[in-house]
Amino acid sequence: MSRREKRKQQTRQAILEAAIELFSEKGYEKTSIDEIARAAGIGKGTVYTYFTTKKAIIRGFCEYELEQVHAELVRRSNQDTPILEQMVAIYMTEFKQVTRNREFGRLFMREAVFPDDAEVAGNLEVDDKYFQLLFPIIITAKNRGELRAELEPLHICAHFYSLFILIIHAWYTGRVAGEEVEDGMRTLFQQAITGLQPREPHLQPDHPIKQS
Amino acid sequence: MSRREKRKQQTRQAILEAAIELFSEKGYEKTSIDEIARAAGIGKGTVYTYFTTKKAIIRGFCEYELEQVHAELVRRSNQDTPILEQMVAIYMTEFKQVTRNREFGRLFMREAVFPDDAEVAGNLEVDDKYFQLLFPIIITAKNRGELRAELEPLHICAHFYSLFILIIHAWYTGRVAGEEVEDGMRTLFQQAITGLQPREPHLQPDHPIKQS
DNA sequence: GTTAAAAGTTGACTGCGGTCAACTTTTTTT
DNA sequence: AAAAAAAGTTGACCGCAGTCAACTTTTAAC
Repeated sequence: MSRREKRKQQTRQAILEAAIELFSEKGYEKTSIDEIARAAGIGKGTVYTYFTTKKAIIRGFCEYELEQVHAELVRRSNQDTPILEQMVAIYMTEFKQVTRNREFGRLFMREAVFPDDAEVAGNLEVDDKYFQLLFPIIITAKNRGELRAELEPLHICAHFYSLFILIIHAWYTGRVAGEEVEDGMRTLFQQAITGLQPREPHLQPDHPIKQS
Repeated sequence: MSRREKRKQQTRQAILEAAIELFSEKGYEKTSIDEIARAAGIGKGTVYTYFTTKKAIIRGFCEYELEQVHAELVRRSNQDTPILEQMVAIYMTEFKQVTRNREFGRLFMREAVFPDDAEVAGNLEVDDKYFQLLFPIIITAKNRGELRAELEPLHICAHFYSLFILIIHAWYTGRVAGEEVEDGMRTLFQQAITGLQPREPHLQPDHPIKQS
């Protein structure tokens, strides 16, 4: 990395640190870009060469933190435990990270789940890193016979991810308290694995009874 | 309704109509509150006696439209069709409504799924209307033996809702095109009903094998 | 070493969301 | 019907996100 680029990285980091400090202290809305710039020792305009919008600062921070968490998860993962437990472990870690700061988490999740068209590209990148983390786990579980062989790994990922989003939703709306999240998540994941239908289904799932 | 309240309803409606017109024409961000006020024939400050924030205008509009859609769904629902088809019908209607305008839908879903603390109350109300719509369907399906009797109706609702959110996410990120949404939704819903696990599970779901 | 070009920085400026004290209209009281 | 109280309206004003033309620093060319 050239001398120039090194300095740029430093400035970027300084902005991020100043921003997180101020956001945590006064909240996101009440912190102005100008304050962040001052705290980082630069002019206001310069902030915009590193982050396109105020929201992008939060995104930059959350993405960095999540990368750390992912690395940690990969290091600690034990692919021999049942898929349910692995998924709960992964998504509970993620949940704790995302909700460490209520406001950041909300802003980050809003962008992550329903991104602006301009930010879709960066979003897909983050998603892909996820798949790299989850796919091997799913393949292994399939081989162990824990998951149906004919299902797309992508669809299985999607299923767990969607329930994760739901739990976060439930937490933000106060439907589940922080302590109840893990149990709730386990219940939903278990439900997804076992299926909503009885084990001896009344109807053949792929050939629903037609109205006569 | 008193004369006064009637006028208030009219003003509210005028703001909503002016706003939707302008938002659709120029986009949400590029439309100012002042413009909306002018178009509605009132002063800027008055807008704020009807809607607390700019976002709340979108919310007011979407909630109204969704209520219409719900009423229609209740009227047309046929509880004898399989649960899969009923859920696909309901959530496809909802999907079409929400994504009729890309920008409105995004703003509405962001608030609906990850609401500001100040708006959680209004949010729960909307949710509850949903449950009133879905619960009877689920109970009937349970009685028919299509859904496991021991599962909470709330959890079943939650499950479908979460997959609905996921589909919207996939649409916003361009992972599924508009025409593919219905198939994708059906696949995911079917997957949820049948379960991710093979029909003859290798492991007992409730008693995972311990590491030796 | 000089100069030209490219890259990076900056704060004055613009436009808008949201507030609020002054003002107008409607309702209630006597 | 007059006066007082309550409800509703308003636009000037404030603070901040984001822009941009002028300026400074770094790199490349000779």
